[in-house]
Amino acid sequence: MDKELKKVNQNELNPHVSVDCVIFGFDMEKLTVLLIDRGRNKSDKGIKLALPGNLIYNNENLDQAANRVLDELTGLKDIYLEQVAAFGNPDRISKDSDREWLKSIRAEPEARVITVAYFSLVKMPDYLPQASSFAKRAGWTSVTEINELAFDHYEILQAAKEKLKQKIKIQPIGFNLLPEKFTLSQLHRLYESILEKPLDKRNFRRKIQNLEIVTSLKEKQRGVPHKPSQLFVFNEERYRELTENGFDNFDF
Amino acid sequence: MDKELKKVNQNELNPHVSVDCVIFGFDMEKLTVLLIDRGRNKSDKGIKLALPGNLIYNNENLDQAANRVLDELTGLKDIYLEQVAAFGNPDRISKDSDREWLKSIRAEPEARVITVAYFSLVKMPDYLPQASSFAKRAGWTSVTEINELAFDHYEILQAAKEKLKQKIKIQPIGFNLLPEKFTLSQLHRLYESILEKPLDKRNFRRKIQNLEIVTSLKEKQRGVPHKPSQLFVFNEERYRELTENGFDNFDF
DNA sequence: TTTGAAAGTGTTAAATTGACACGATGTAAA
DNA sequence: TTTACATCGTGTCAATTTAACACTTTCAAA
Repeated sequence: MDKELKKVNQNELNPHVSVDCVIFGFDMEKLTVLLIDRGRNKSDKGIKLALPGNLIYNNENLDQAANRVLDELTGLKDIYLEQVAAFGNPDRISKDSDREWLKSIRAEPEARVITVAYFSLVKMPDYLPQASSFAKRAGWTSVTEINELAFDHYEILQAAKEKLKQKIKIQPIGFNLLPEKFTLSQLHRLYESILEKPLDKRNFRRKIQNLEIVTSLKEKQRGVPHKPSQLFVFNEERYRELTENGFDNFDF
Repeated sequence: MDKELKKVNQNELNPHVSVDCVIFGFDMEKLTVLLIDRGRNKSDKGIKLALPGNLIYNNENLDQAANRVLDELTGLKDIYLEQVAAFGNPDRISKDSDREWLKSIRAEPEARVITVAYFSLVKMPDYLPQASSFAKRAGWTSVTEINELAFDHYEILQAAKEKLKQKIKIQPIGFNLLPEKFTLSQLHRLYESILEKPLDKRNFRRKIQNLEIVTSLKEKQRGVPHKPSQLFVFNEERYRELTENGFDNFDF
């Protein structure tokens, strides 16, 4: 291959590899995920919701690509993304509606594409999704309400959920989903949403407090029509301490 | 793209995506990994050892590709492979010796390649590696002796080791590395090799036996110059029972 | 003032963990 | 045949962790 040609290629889209992002949020009730709406086609059929994702460039690595694509499609910048897995069934673009849609946005719509999935956790209220590029809309959907998605995105979402379940047992990453100040009930509900099983309230609170990973404020919840709860902040220092000494046991 | 052309492409190598396999073994002393030797180039320089891996075909999925490539390069057939992660730094083929080598075996040696890594565990003595294709030799190397490998394979190996560490705490997959009949000391050494830390002998044995995941035979070790130890077999039924009821706690 | 709704709190029995040392049993060498 | 060597196999106890379980408190709104 010619060297000049090669240099040009470096800044070109790679039509064979894409990244998809599973961005989780928490609305204080349940786990949500950020989806884009591809809008209506002529046909007005097929699934319209998809994970934000797109092809990579030849001169960026996978992590960079995931961040760029997420920014381009939703406006989310510089968030921590962790890889879930690669997906590459030859028939992952087999649905008619998906092929139609690809024709409208890709130079090589029939190419076989491998996609690398990423996941992340963000504070929902910090961020109101801004659709752009081919995303007609971008918004949060409750994870439990999702039955199908474009391409193999439903499968990817399930894999990301599993990864999150595992990860939250090892590291207290859940705090990324909550506001600065939060209550232990909110944290409790968050863990139940992620693990998809009930956790005993008293045992949960005891465990969290023994870990000393939260610091209680003098402040209380206001304006709630019931006993207001204590507010807490996440203790980052303690978190570093725990992770450096290798802690295996944030298990519920 | 023309439909005829497309069908032809389906059976062609995809020059942009490869798979690499990290196959672990255990020689009763330490953890080993299966590497291929690329043999000597004209230059006779550079690193010669690499993980078995190669490009995928357009009509196979990633898991199939990993199995095929492993078979082609080493003769290992139909073993369970689990994905580790995708690796795709644009400069992962930056070493001169690697580029030279690729020129000799690939149609598009300068193409940017994303690789998907897999890992597996096999019983070493069941299998004497058979080199073939571009692998001049294939053989087992002790994991601790490896300092560098071709491409980004050293990084991939580290990631696979981490995955194995995590996984063995959740599932008793270690049994795949041992012969049918084994001693608790061997199992003990295996766990220490994988976790890279000493485990108290009595506590280890207690934990394993409480799980009832091994069944003791009437048989003993023979011909060893010391007290012969009891032989055990892995209890598959009990394993299924444990995994179905979801067990989180094979923790050491 | 009453009502509704979620917050917050403690005990106990059972299971699990971690720390720790020595006698038993086989082979091989003297 | 005795001895030396190497590894096997075993038990207890204190400390910690877990699971199960129900009632009172506090605020806002009616």
